[in-house]
Amino acid sequence: MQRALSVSRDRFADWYQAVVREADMAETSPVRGAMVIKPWGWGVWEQIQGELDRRIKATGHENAYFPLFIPLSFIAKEAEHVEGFAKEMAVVTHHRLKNIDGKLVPDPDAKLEEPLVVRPTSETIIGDAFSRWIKSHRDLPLLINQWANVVRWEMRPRLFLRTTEFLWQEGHTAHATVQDAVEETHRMLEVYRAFSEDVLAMPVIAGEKPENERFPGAVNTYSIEAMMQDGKALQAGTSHFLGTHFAEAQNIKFQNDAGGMDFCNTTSWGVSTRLIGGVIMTHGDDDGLRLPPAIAPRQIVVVPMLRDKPEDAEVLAYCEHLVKALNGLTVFGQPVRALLDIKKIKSAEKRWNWVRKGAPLIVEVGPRDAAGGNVTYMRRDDLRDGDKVKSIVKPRVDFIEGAVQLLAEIQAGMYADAKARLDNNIKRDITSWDGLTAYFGDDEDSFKGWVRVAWGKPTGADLEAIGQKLKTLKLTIRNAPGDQPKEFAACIFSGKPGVEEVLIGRAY
RNA sequence: CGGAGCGUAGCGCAGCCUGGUAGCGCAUCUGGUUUGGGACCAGAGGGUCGUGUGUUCGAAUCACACCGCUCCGACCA
Repeated sequence: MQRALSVSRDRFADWYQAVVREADMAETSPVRGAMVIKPWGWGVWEQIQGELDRRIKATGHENAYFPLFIPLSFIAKEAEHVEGFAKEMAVVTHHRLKNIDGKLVPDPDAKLEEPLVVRPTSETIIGDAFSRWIKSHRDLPLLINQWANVVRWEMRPRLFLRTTEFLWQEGHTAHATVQDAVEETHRMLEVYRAFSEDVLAMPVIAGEKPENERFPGAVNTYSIEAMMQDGKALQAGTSHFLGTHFAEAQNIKFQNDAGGMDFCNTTSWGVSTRLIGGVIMTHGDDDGLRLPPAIAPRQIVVVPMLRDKPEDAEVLAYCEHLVKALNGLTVFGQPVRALLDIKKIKSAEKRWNWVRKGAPLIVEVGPRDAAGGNVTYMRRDDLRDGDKVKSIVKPRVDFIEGAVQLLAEIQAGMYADAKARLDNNIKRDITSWDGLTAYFGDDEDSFKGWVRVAWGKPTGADLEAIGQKLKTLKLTIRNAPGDQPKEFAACIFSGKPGVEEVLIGRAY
């Protein structure tokens, strides 16, 4: 069968790269690990930003912006934080270049007194501002978000999933009490869960990270974990309760209502352009990308069948009327995004380009449709019947009237499919280390999904040892899901009584 | 940074073993024929064969070094 993509999902890594390229999302750049995000990929990010920003503001947060450069001494203030990020930091040491023997080099006379790091995350520079902004318990809670780029010098970049520079939002909040801060941490985890499921149609499991997977400097880290089509886990968002670690390191204090001085409890939380990688690996198929309508930059693309003949004008006028009517509709609380594609390329090619890009509805209109008052359309979520592409003919009025419903139906269907995959591939009947080894050890490459097992929640060196053991199977503990049962089986690592259930799987 | 593989036209690849001066498919451009759908015919454009050094009368092909990419480790949103 002829597919729109030359690689299929059985070569998942190659397939992923093919989708990113063929859907015209992004490309590599001359700077290793840094990507160029092309208009279609950027359009998806804009939709993600727009909707998530509304939700962040709806929970009481305000946007602000902090510097890209952070004084080295700031990073050094929180011990665990330094250790966690030291190995992947870009450092600015000079502020001028000089031509020496025909070569442009950093001017030795322009060395900075104190080196600046390019932010890998902004706890420290924002904490510094917080220490000046907060005086009284009346200033709390302080709820700030920033949309920014950050840099982490990664060894093995992968477009969208792990790039040296990436885009994200990072929320930073300060609270008077532990309880307030913990509630905030959970509130934002829930915002991420709902956003991922409702908007990205990407089901996730929200839960707490084990101690060894915590954010450097956090008291607790929570994550949402999504299952990709190869069964691997993608950490799609994190929310951290930081306790008073950063407040103590940076002197973020307030005067309480009894007149005494207390340290703030702080939180931070973020999601990044990695979400786009998650959408690709959750919804893509062998014809390319499939975008959930809620984030598709173009939800309905109208392709006129033009033939360089006089009747083209009628077809175009008919299409313009159609697109105008569609753009006047509202779906998911936003105006419908419909496009009339009048590029001067062959219609058949337009169709396949939009298939690869994952536009949810592709409408083709020829002279006969125009004359009969019809449209012919394809659903990207249900593209083929065997080898044949499914084309549906409908009166134009009916299509316009049903368009919002149809987009909602596509969104819901994509979620349901992904949800079924997640639910059906969490294995719950493994009760021992041997069972785990047998399940994951037999074939490295096949689809495994995750397992959910009971454990004794060890800490310190015991946990470290388990981590090492799991590593031999390329496994990690993803999180301890929020919905825990009342009773637990024995710990699969120690055989002692279990106290918690955790998800284990391979991860990106 | 360690292990493996690969760098030949925009993309996918052949040619390399056995050195003789570069080819295929798709894409692109032009002309024509088509037209309810990924069309056909004819022609055309496009390549420092990753970079450098060496061997040789002659290197995409052999040798060495370097660079880059992909996968597997270490690191990670």
